[in-house]
Amino acid sequence: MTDLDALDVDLLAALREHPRAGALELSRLLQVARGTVQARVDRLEREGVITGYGPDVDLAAAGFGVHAFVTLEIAQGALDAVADELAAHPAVLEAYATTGASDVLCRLAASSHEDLQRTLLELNRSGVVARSTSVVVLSEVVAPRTTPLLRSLPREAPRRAPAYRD
Amino acid sequence: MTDLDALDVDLLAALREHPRAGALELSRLLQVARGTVQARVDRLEREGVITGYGPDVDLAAAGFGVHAFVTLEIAQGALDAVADELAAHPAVLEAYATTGASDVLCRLAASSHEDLQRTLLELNRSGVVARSTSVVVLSEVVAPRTTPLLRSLPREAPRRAPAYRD
DNA sequence: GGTCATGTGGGCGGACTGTACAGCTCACGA
DNA sequence: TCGTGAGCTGTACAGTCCGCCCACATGACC
Repeated sequence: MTDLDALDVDLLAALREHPRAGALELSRLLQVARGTVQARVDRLEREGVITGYGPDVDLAAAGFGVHAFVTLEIAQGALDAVADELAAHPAVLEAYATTGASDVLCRLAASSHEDLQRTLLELNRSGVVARSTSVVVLSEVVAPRTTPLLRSLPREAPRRAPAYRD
Repeated sequence: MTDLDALDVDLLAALREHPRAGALELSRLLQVARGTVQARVDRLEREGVITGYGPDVDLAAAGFGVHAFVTLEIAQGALDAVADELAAHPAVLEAYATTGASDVLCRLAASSHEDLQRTLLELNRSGVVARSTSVVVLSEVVAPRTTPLLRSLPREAPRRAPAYRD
């Protein structure tokens, strides 16, 4: 676990807002030297804070307008089997083991309600799932984001970056 | 809504796997001309299929190791108020209005269990939330992904791309 | 005081981007 | 059957950026 300083957070935000920007343009935006930007990005990638770079795909625009969240109750100790099952199904966008009455929460996408129903039936038919409940997404209330969270922590100023004044 | 052909899907997958690749390298990977890659990417961005380009941040690596999903029951017609409330809270990563017994499903991140508890209390205290249930994420079963879904549909071959085979 | 890590500013060659243009080929409609 | 237009290819050129150097400055730490 790394702790980020204010420059790191600004760098991540700048990367998100200016996807096409190279190191040189970022250095201009952040008022630091190009080498600093490159070193910071390298460090963030090396330490696993940056895991990739999109592209972020709007599934609705790509023809998958129906989204749903499904909770699964599974047989004791069958988590691995369920993980394989879910990973093998393309409609599963992500899945997490959770506390609570259910064991797994996963998010599905489909091109239509019929398509979604088909997916749900396939998952239920697989045997490892004891019970499932599903809710369909009606609208996006808060779009996916991380910057506000990263900014919410009090950040120390960069240890050394004379040219960087926020 | 756009329908993507096989080249579009391969292009999106290549972009994800080779984040640093420019148009020229992508054109080599996909065995098409550079101009084609540029034209396709432009089209995908213009039509809203590509909405952005990361960086994808591993929140656990950034100090926010605790994730939770929360379902909210809200007062009749208070969705806008809840949306504002949620948007104002940095710990809210995303939120969706859903069918089912609850009205809103949202995903939270926090630096610790105490931090999470504090967030939950703040959301409950706000008044617009009638009831809430929360589950904590224990582990990632399927990592976020979209490529399998995009590949799952039978895609027509690109209408014209003589150099593009497979 | 010395050392280390980090940031700054600069320079260099090679590589890439943006843009333009001509030619090819297929789909479509007159 | 024959244009026409859209899409892809290949090429070219100028401008820009990247990766990699270097010397030097500045705090933190020993």
